[in-house]
Amino acid sequence: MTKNDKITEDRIFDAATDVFEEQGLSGARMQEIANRAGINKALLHYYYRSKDRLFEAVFNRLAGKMFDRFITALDNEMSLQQKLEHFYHEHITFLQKHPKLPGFVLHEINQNPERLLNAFGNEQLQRIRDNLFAQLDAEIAAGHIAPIDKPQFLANLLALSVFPFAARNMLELVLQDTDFNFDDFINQRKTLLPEFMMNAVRAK
Amino acid sequence: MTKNDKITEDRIFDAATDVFEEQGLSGARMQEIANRAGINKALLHYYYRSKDRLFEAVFNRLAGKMFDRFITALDNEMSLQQKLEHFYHEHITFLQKHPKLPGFVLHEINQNPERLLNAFGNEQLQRIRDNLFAQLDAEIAAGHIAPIDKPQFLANLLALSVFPFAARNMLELVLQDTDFNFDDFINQRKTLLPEFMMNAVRAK
DNA sequence: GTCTATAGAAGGATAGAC
DNA sequence: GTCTATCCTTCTATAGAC
Repeated sequence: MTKNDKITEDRIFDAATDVFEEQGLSGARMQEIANRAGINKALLHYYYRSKDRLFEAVFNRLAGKMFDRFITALDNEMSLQQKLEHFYHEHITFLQKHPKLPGFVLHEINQNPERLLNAFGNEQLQRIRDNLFAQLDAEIAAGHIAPIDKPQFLANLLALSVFPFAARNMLELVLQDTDFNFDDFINQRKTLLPEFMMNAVRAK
Repeated sequence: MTKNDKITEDRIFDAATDVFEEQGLSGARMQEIANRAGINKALLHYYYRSKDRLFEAVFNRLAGKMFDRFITALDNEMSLQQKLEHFYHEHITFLQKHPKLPGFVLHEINQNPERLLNAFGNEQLQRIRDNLFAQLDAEIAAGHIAPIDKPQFLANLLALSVFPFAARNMLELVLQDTDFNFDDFINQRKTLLPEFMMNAVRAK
């Protein structure tokens, strides 16, 4: 593979990433991907054979990236409070760089749940889950937090960071004519959410 | 309009609702809508002229329904605690009957934010928002809850109820091999979430 | 109002020259 | 490796019979 190969293949991949993220699989057009990559349609097929294969490559990359971030942000030996601070800071900073990712991944998973299984091995994912759950058990046993259903905790944890990105347009509509500013709003959440979660679950 | 007209038009509308909710605008096929309605493609155009118009009718109906529910569940004179209990019970019960609605509406709004403006007048929406915000101000002034940014409160309120429906497949993957059951999980949230929110914001 | 048949456009994919 | 030209399928939309 020559250097030029690599460049073109990357340009295609990057353009496809943008288009698929914006429009989804069924909404994306090969012509638009070619245009944005600055090449023609035939080359897309030369490198990726079909729209489905190109999509698969992009999806696996993006979904993998997102889950890797969950993992590195959660997999450490901090106390729950520290872990929440670390998680929300890392995770929200990541989503700020990829604001369309949540909506994209959620939509495509709903279209075809099997895709997730191909995107990455789930041993890793389950290890993280078990880690977090063990920590919750320990903190409950130590009396730091109130007994709480662990899946509920996990769902709330993710909902609070992910949802605003997927629902940005809705929020902006509801809050129009106020001084709402999405970027400021998101930055605030990096510190507000750890506090919010801790208050919600702290033992009384 | 004869009785038969109405029946056919409704069958089309219902079939279109199902297909669009599942596959989105770009993923839906007129042929599949016709099949599910038990009529042929030509009739779709006879009644709705084009795919876009049919979609618009369906979207406006669904989005309107969802927002109406927000509104009736929030627009009342209860205390904050009661309001949260009422809201989550009503809203989650509604979403249980329309589990694909959140993913659908979020996706289509991201594709075309203008759609929201046509779906309903926003005076109503803003009235509710202002109501809720006024109540939050009052509860803060009365010392019942800690000072909190109102848009943050609203975002958290919605995130906690809506997100699990949009992310069901993801949750089920992460929690596979546990005794996770989505329906039970959702039912629990009707009572867990009011408590969770109140703990999170209660004055200390 | 409903159907069959088909037009016409759009989009994914390939052939073949360079 | 990259392009132009074109094929072929899919899909929306319409014409016209009943």
